[in-house]
Amino acid sequence: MLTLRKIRENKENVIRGLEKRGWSADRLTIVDQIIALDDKRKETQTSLDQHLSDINRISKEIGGLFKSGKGDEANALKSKISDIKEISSTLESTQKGVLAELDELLLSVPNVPHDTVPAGVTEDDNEIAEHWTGDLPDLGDDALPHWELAKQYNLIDFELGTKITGSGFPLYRGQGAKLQRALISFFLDEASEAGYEEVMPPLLVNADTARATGQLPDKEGQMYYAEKDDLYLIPTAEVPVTNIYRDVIISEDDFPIKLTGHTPCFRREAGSYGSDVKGLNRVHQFDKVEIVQIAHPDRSYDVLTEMVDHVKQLLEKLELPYRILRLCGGDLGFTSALTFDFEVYSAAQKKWLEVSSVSNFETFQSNRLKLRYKDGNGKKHLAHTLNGSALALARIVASLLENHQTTEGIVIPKALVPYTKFEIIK
RNA sequence: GGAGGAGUGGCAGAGCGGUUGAAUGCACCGGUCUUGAAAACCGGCAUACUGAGAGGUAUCGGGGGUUCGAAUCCCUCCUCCUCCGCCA
Repeated sequence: MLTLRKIRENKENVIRGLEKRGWSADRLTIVDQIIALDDKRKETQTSLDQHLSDINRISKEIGGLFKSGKGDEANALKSKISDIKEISSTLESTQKGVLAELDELLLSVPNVPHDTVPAGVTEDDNEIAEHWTGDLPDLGDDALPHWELAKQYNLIDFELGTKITGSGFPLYRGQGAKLQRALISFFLDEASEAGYEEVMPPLLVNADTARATGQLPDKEGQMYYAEKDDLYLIPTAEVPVTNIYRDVIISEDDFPIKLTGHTPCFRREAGSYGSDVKGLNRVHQFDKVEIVQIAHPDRSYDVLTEMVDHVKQLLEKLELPYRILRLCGGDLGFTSALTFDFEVYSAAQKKWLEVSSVSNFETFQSNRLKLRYKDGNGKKHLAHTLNGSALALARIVASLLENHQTTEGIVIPKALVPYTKFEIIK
């Protein structure tokens, strides 16, 4: 959520940003609506405060009068107060309405894109920031897509997953299950080595938590919901991990805060069908290692680069061809100011699969989180939050199986062998 | 799941209807003293909104209520502790 201060003080900048996201002039009037509503909020509050102040003052007088035995005078003041109370309670309910409306408008405004975000509408307008320099692997026509390989080597049983739960819940078995475990350990170790503290958060979160990172109310339909307990299954570790710092004021020397965690991720993906959801391309449950940083505003873009480099290095160790996209305004997530997507090439499908998304949210999340830091003068400011997948398993597995298939079997990348403890899947 | 107890500032802990945003201690920051440090002493030390400022308003787990007035009384939800039950 943008701060009112940002909207008021950098109105033109906000508008330019929203235009980059493809907002029409019509829609942009929301900015002025917000400012007008905020004016009303201030005005109402000032008036309300004045009346409350009167009530407080008179109440104290009444207290004094009762003490000194002047009950009659006190009772006279009581009737005077009831008029003021009537006005103040009207103002109060007006203010409640204003605040609710203001909140609703603010929640509907996405983050302002960074200057380097290209204009554009769809994913076709994303800018390729970096591209695999070698040739893309050409496996010939005999190459099998990962779901065939999974079946051939008995790594993943999609039908069993469907039987037990439903479609999109694959069951990994044998070397497939071990490969999952190996990847998770590998990613976590790499993150630890890069200075991230490992955490294992809860997989169900409450509404306050989901709201703070922006899943509610925006992406309500994306999450599984346990109604009886009013809890949501996490769509990403970002949600519980970032919320560690909800309502926290840190000191400036605490920067940088680096956290990593592995969790299963649950996504309803309602309305997705077709070849996009074939095999592991899009599933309802997958494992992911997430990296999260809380950074000083002056440093957050350096941190973003650092995180991008971290992910890059993982893909190189896994020997997977990848490219990095700088998302355009139209494709940028609601809460993000700048996002780099990583895609790996899945050589049998001849498709690029998104396996990571690394973003700087600037203060968009921290505003809702109320995550602040104290500077040297004891002044409080919102911190910047960033996160990235490092990495998302299901699609990595898909790409890994496809790219590394040989007539002998599927060759495990060298970096991963210490974790799988086998060099080839036969 | 059942019965009982409790939730106050960074921490500990008073207050249980009337200048209490909240005693006191510890921690922390600044100062005096000291060659330096410690001790001692003096001062400061929650968050948010609002105002040029003085100040005003709100917040004592969350929400609602009673009252002229609530940290203090009532209702409700949440969390923690103790006992019982269940259990990886």
